[in-house]
Amino acid sequence: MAVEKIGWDPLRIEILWDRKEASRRGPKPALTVHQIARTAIQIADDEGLDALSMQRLARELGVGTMTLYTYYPDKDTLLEVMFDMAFEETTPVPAIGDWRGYLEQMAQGVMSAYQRHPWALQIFVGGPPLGPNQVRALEGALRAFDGVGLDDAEKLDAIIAVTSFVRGAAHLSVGLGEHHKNSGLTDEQLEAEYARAYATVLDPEQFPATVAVLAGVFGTPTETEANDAGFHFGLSRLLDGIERHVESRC
Amino acid sequence: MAVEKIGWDPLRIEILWDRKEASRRGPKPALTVHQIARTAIQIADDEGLDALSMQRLARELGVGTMTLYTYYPDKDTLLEVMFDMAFEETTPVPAIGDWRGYLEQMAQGVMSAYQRHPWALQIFVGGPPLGPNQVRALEGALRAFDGVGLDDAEKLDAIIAVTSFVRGAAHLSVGLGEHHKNSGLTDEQLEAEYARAYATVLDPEQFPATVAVLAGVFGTPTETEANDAGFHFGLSRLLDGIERHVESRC
DNA sequence: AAGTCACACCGTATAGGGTACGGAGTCAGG
DNA sequence: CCTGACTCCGTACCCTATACGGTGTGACTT
Repeated sequence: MAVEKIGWDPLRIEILWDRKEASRRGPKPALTVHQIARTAIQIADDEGLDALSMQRLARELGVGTMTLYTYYPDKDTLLEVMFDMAFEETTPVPAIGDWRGYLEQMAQGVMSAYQRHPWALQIFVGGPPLGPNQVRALEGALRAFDGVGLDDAEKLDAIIAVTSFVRGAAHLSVGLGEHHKNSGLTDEQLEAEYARAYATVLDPEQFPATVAVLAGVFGTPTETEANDAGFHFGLSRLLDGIERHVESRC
Repeated sequence: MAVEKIGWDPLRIEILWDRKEASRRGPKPALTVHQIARTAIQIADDEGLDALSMQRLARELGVGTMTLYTYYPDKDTLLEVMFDMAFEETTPVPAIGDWRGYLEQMAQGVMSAYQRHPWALQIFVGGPPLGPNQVRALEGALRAFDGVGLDDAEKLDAIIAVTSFVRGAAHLSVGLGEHHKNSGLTDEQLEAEYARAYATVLDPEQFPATVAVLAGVFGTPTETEANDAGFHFGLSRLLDGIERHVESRC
């Protein structure tokens, strides 16, 4: 197994899109690729990606472990499907021309998907984005750039920049969020913990700026609020930068 | 094990910073926490994170497997140390006041670290960044914002935005790069593969914009070049946006 | 000088993982 | 009705992380 996914083949695409030519011989399959993935997502949502084993998943579905391998060639492929499906209810309404509005909604949607499915950040998806939901989002974003004056490569780069930023931001946000959840501490307690941790690490001689800044940061609004605010700040800056570039193209 | 690391305790910090009060009794340890992590990094660089098992690592170091557990409480802690050490030669020269130059260099450096150590993207680091290299980078960036007119929270948000973007961009870039490497194909062959993959997936009725754009993209410069260009584009937009915000603060 | 005890080291054992392999049952096409 | 494709799955294999307990070492105490 790999938690790392790399390489695709025609079979993988068929599975990602859940296309199945009905088999001509033998009994009909009792499950579908998507059904299995949905159950897997449930487990990962509830108990974390570590709790998701093929045996556990099979038990949940009421089938033998090896049955799963008639649907998926290996666990990595299952993870890839799960990853794409995590963004199922995410695609925003198409908004031709309003690229900024669309990208902002998309970013929000993707971020909240990561928050609902933190395990998605532990899956390393290699290769180009070929999943249905990835493609749908791309299509919508490209259309939102219709008639804006960017060339194709620029559109693509702008969209990629936003999704890259969102993934990175989600990584941080989810990391802190999980930490918070796992610690079982209140906001205040957790901040005290952080302050103490940094205090043992930060020599004021060596890291004066960091010490000064963090002292001010702790004690202000709650961790998660500050975090959300940070996401908005970064996203707005990025969109501002893209806007500037769009304007320079007219 | 978890590939996911969450929660820290004082011991973890001691290990991250390789602080060891020399034991007063008994034989001296033959290894150090950093030495072990360096060997682990070597293995992961050469053969991927999957090849890194405690047994393999111990063999490489010429010690018994369980010996490693006298240095690390568990494998996750080792991964956390490896993660921080991946950014060792990364911190750019401090440049007080030149925030843009500093952030740009930092982004470059982090990106190239991810490229040298692709496995770092498979490690999920929870909690606040407490590793020495993380802190060093933060300190440098904060100083680069000295006298620029942003308040502390804004400085922090700007820095976080950039590192978030870089992580996301690296994820994509490394994903494509690994895929390329594993396939063993030439640039042209790989592009043909991609084109074919998308062709089987993209119904022109449903995804007209995507079809049009991708058709134009394939056949232009080589994959990796386009990818690098994309990174620069996104980074520049983000920095532009921050610059705009800085200017609006004066 | 002898004793003590914290600590480094590590062999063994356990519980659990992914998945190769081969067999049994099932149904459509010939 | 038979043949062969295809689903289902029990068993087995090899590989993980790591708990536990034992052995030896050497700096401190007395």
